[in-house]
Amino acid sequence: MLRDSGKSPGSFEPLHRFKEYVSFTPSEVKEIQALGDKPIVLPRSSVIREQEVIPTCFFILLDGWASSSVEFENGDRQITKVHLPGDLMGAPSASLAQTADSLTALTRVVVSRIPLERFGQLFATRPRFAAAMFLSAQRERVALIDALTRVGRTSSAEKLASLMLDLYERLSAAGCAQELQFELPLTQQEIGDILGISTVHVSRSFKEIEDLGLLKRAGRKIKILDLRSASVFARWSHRPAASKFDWLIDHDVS
Amino acid sequence: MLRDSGKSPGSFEPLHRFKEYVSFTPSEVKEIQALGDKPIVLPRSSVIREQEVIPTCFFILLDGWASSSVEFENGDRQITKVHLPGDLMGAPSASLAQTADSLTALTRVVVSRIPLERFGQLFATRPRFAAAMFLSAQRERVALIDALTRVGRTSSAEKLASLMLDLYERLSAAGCAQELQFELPLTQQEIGDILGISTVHVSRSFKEIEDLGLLKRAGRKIKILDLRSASVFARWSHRPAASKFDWLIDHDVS
DNA sequence: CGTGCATTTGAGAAGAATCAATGCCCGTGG
DNA sequence: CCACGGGCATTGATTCTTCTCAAATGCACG
Repeated sequence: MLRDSGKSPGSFEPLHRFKEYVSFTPSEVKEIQALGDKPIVLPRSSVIREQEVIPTCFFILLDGWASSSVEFENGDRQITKVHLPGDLMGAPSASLAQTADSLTALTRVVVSRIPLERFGQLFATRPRFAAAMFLSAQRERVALIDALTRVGRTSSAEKLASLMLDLYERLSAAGCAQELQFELPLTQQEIGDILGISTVHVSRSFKEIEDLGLLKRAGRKIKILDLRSASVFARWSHRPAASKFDWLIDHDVS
Repeated sequence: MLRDSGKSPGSFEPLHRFKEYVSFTPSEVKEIQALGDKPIVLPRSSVIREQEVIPTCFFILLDGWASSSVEFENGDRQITKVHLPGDLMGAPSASLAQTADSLTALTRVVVSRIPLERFGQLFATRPRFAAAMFLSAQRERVALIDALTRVGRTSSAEKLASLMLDLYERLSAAGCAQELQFELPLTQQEIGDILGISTVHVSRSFKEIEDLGLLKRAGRKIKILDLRSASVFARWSHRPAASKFDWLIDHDVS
């Protein structure tokens, strides 16, 4: 069920996030593809899953962008993750009695629902799948650590530059960006909710890093002009995955 | 090897974090206790494990407080987690080629080293252990989501109140706090590095929430005076764990 | 009874929020 | 085809929060 939605270029592979840590056999790949229900198309701004409800499933984002956010009564919210094509969504709240965050479509999205039971069945019967899910949960913790470090940082311009680099790298990995260019479908309101700053200041910070010659905007297109100095300015670290996981997989199950 | 260090009151159980999601058989408990090496005692400020080194192990914190932090050349740092007794430390970086964060002793600590191989062996041979580790990684993601939401929030006083509530709840769960009181061994510098604010402002924010009647300080002792209004003020949410994980554990491994 | 570290307090500067007005793009309907 | 409206982005002016720098106080420990 989890096939390419047909809209993306050939390089996109909806399961790329699953294969980051473990390479699967063809039959395992087939089982992973069978995890999700029939893909659903939702328009921008749809609530995919609310916060404070009982968790019953995960979602795979097959196309488009989505957000995880924690929302307050007064309308404030913190976006805790921008999900890109291939991402598994909704897993953190599976540990809780009630979901902690809302999943919202930032663009038109194609998502596939994964019932917890089906996930659990694969987790229990396929140790390599369990290992991959454990490692990708740890990788998501690192992503949150970096998000927290970004937001705790003093200057807004740094925060914004760091976000742009993060998105560029993740889009590249998903096959949705190349040559330092990508399309950014976020409003400045949404960017503000990611970085914890006001919309007005997002606009000013964009101008600031543009004036510094770090990147250029043209409509919704972003072009990073100088990756090296942008990384230094944003104090941004690339975080390559470990290359070997012998310690976790392919143990003798005696 | 992972026994009570002898210093804590009888209620403390160094494996309480492992048992949050799955109840283990006595023989499984024995295997989990055998995970760690002989406990080591380290003084305050010791670096337990540096950032930007190759990950080779996890750690269990048996006694004392420790921090995970991301550090920059100029001395700035973001503390991304305060570890309390019972916590498993260092797991996020296991997915990376180089560790993302440093582990530092905030007080005198007792830690036990868990080589990755020994962890992986148990993960592969004990599906219930693998499930517990997957769920606790997801729970840690929620903790980071809450930390990010806290730091992204506008007012410093709110951030501080939220941190105090978080620590109180976690200390209670570890059996290290009761009756709305606990001992806080953090300097205001460290609190500032958790919340992304300056030391001076930590002092002022403490005064502010004290003047509001939310809590009282006496030396390093903190007493929460009004849990209800403190929670409202800090917009803090208790996050109870789900009660059933049938979907993940005890599947037929045919 | 110093000495060093942490905290508190004050004053001024910088950064970001808020409020408000304007401009721009795009789709809709007259 | 053009006028209109809505959503989003930009810019200016002002206010508020927080930072920085500096000094003073308090506190623990030898």
